[in-house]
Amino acid sequence: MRGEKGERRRQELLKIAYRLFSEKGYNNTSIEEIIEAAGIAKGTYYYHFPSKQATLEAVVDMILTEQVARAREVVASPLPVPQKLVMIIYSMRPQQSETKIADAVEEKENIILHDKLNRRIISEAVPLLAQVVREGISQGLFACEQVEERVRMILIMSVQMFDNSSFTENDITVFIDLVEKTVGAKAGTMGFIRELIN
Amino acid sequence: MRGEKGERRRQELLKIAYRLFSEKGYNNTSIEEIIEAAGIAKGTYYYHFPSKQATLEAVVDMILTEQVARAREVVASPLPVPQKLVMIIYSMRPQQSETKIADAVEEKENIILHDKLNRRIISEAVPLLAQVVREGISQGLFACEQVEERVRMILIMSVQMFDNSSFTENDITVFIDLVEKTVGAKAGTMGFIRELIN
Amino acid sequence: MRGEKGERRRQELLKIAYRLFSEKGYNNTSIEEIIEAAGIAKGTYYYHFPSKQATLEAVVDMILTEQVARAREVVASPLPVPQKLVMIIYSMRPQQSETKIADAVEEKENIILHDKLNRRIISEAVPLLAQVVREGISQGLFACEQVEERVRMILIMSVQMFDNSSFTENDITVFIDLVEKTVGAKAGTMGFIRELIN
Amino acid sequence: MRGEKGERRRQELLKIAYRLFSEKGYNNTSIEEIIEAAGIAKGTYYYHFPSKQATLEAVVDMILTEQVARAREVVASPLPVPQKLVMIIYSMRPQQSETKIADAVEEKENIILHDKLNRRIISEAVPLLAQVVREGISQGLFACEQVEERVRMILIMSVQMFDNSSFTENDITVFIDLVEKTVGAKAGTMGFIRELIN
DNA sequence: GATGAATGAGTATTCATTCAT
DNA sequence: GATGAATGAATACTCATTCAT
Repeated sequence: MRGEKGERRRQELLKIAYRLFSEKGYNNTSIEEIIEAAGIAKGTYYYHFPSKQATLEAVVDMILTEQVARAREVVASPLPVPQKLVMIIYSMRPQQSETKIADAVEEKENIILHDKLNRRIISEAVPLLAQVVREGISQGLFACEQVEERVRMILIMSVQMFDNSSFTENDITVFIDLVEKTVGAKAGTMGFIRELIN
Repeated sequence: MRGEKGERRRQELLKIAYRLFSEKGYNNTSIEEIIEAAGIAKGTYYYHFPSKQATLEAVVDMILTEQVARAREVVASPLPVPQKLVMIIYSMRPQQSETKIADAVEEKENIILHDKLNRRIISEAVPLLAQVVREGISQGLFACEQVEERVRMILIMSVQMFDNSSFTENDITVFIDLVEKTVGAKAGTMGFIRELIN
Repeated sequence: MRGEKGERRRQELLKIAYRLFSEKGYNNTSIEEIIEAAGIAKGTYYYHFPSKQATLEAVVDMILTEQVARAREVVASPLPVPQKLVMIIYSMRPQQSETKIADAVEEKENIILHDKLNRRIISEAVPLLAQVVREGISQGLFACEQVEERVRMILIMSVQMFDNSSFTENDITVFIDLVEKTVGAKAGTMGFIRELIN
Repeated sequence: MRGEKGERRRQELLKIAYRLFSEKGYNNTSIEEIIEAAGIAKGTYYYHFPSKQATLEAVVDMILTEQVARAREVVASPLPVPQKLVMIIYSMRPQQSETKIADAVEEKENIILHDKLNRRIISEAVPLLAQVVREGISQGLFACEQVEERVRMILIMSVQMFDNSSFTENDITVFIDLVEKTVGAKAGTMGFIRELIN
């Protein structure tokens, strides 16, 4: 029963909600603010979403779908395996609006969206990364067992790296070292990360 | 001039607030619930704390003080260095009320307290752990540079390990392997972690 | 110029509205629920009814028309007068959906429909019953003046009897006794009511 | 924990809520209107009552308590039994604000309060009236069995009489006749009702 | 130290109704 | 005849905070 017009409006609203949740945090964003930003009436909002919570879930789904799509492209691409690995991680990092603005305006109040996203991202990304790591193993570039668990640890370390925008040279060095050791790669294999970040 | 009686009541209120924040989340816990659990009047609450936010900070301080005290004891103890390292990490993990109850009642709504605590714990624990790692280096057990940054990574990995109460054998294997490699310890040095956890 | 198809749909909607109003009460039934139950769009609903209030009135009219038609048949029938009297009252009692379900789901929230129906029923039924009672008087079975007022009282008593589905033997005895005395009938004339109810 | 001051305010609010519910109906009275009439803030209202529904229940309780107290006085008084019977019924009738204003302003929208009250009143009044009727039987004034059920019918008839403020001479005649016949009193015993009403 | 009554801005959600297509 | 997107006023309820006693 949902028409094309309604679907477009829904997507538009999701973008706006995403921006606001990221900037001010889920709890600090009122429906009032969302509809004001969208220029619609309250009833219109509730025509498209059953509740605020449902909007949050829909936002998370939207972001996730986009990120997974980007990641799949990387997996299918002809890039060298180490680059693939890093690109996937990199494409999963929070967008600008999420970190930059949030930290400044409403210090760390976007934890709810953030946390929800991170949990889902990790579970979605693990299988993709595992596939890439196995590709690396078969090419003799990596050497390890417990692939899923290792990949999961790499993701956790990455989240911390890219969340706190302020990382030092030493942080990067350690990160590169640990990623290499986690998958059993030769030292230097992941050195290109340093250039990528800067 | 805070009297002894007032100080005791304040501590008592903090314990109650901590329990409630952990169980139901900061935003979902109302002052009403705190005073009801404490059996005091609203005015009394505001005699002891200027605001709800201030209560949160005080709770975080209280927990942190306790954890740092425990960690310092470990540093000063005559334990072998690898054990010291692990004991400190272990003493910093969230208490039972925080994880167990929370997950059941209001799934993941205690993020605010949790997140706030984790950030402070990491920054408080890093210097203590760095000291222990340097002790290990001087004893020839560990071999690494960028001590602070490495120690920080270990903490991040640990937080994830102990937050998600459900970790598998493989998770433990990977965790041990990475802790060893992070500080440059010989394989097997940290094997005792497995027994500790089970 | 209302077409045949439109008329059919209108009747269908009235049935659905009646069921919902009875089950959940007028105020607790939203247009949303009606159209969902009917499988039509909101616009379609408003094509058939100008407002929710108008739907209520139409529902009441529909029920009433049905009940009055049934009552007229009884009046015209060759039944003995006492039986006619009781049959009319009996045919005016609320239908099953109205009482049974309502009481269970949303205890006593269907008062608005209920009350509206009762008032109309009483005023519609009074002349019919008066006619029957006068028939009884001319046959020497009943003996009374103020026929309309007496008939009205009988209706009020009946409503209470049949609304509260839980009546005892004593309630029936008293009801029979009073109906007889109200119209000035000999004791025993209305005794058949007992079998009718059971 | 509730002080005397709070209790007084609560009673005051109940009176106001009663007036408004009676005048405009429960559903048509908003909390906003109640607090405006009372000259208090919204928070104050919710300090005294947990919900609107709870206020309705409290109002019903208040009215009922008052009416039952008045009825008990009548029972204990030295009035003749027929007068007692009628006085009790009379003291249970809805107050002025309830009928007069309501019918005018918001036609029949106070059904919810009304209905709730009537049901409770009937069940509370039945035992008191039964006691009086038994007193009348022992004095040889009345003669009947099934006392409770008969008393209940009298109440139902009375409710209808006094609710519809417009009753004719004939209505009164029939009412008197039926009350007498219901309890088995001699014709004329209840004739004084006519003067009472006018 | 302690109390409890009072505050009022803030919030999510409901719902009958309208109307361009 | 039929649709579904849009409206916006209305509403019950929450909650951190204040303050006279």
